[in-house]
Amino acid sequence: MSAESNDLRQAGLKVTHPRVKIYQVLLSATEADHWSAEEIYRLLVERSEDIGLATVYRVLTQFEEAGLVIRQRFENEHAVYELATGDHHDHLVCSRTGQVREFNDDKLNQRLLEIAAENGFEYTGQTVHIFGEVR
Amino acid sequence: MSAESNDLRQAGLKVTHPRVKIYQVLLSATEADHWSAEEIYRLLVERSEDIGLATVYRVLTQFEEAGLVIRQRFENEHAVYELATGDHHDHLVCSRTGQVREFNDDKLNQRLLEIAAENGFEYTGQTVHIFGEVR
DNA sequence: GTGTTTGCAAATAGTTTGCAAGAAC
DNA sequence: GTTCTTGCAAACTATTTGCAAACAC
Repeated sequence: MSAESNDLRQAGLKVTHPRVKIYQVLLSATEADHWSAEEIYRLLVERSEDIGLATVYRVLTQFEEAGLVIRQRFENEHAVYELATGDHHDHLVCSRTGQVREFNDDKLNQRLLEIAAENGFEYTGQTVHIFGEVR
Repeated sequence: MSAESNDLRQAGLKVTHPRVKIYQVLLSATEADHWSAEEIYRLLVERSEDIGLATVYRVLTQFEEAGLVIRQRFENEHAVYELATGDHHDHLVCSRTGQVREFNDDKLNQRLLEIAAENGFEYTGQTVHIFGEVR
């Protein structure tokens, strides 16, 4: 049994053709790739996969609920999806090119925890987007 | 001439009834209020103002372009608008109630600048959302 | 008076849903 | 064989746009 099938099954999802293919697309993404449902759909079409757009949305939602992927929303844009690697990270986004870079900074995370505490919030999560232009 | 009219004119916008009314609604918002176009529209209807939803969207977009307001996007939701006060701030959002609290932390801002620099990005802006539950 | 703005209805973009046919186990 | 999943088309939500009438200056 393939590793992908195993991952799906472990997430409590029946192993179907669309799910495996969509999971493979996500596995093939690099740090700079943050694909929308539409883009994933187009990648599948390019690979001659006969999977409907609605299914892509449904599967991505199931993946998110199962904790396999994380849905991000940069600025105005539509949602983009990336595999949940287990370790948290935030994003640097180039305002000019849209290029994305991931980072994870302990000092930053620590300060965010403190800010939450100072304001009487029990921390549950964070979204940090730094905008800039690649030099 | 009212202060509101002045603000609009200074922003390069002709003073019209819908613009003044929408601006007044925004002025009446507290730190915890982050209203969507739809909500602003409903507030206007409650005040017996006969202003169309499309106009609310158009005016808010003009306000944003003029630097009068800032458009935010929390999580999945629609866009919300707040007056640009000049000083930057970030947001704490209660995952349970949706309640919003603003903050501005120098240490945090400093660290974000450093992270941008470390990654070869010329800093242009930031969006920080801390999620938590109000204790 | 002239150019800008508005209201309405229709269009659009992204996403979700109902349902009958098809796949997984 | 039964239950879950998929594809398609239609529905939906948030937002934008075309256009003729109304307004600001």
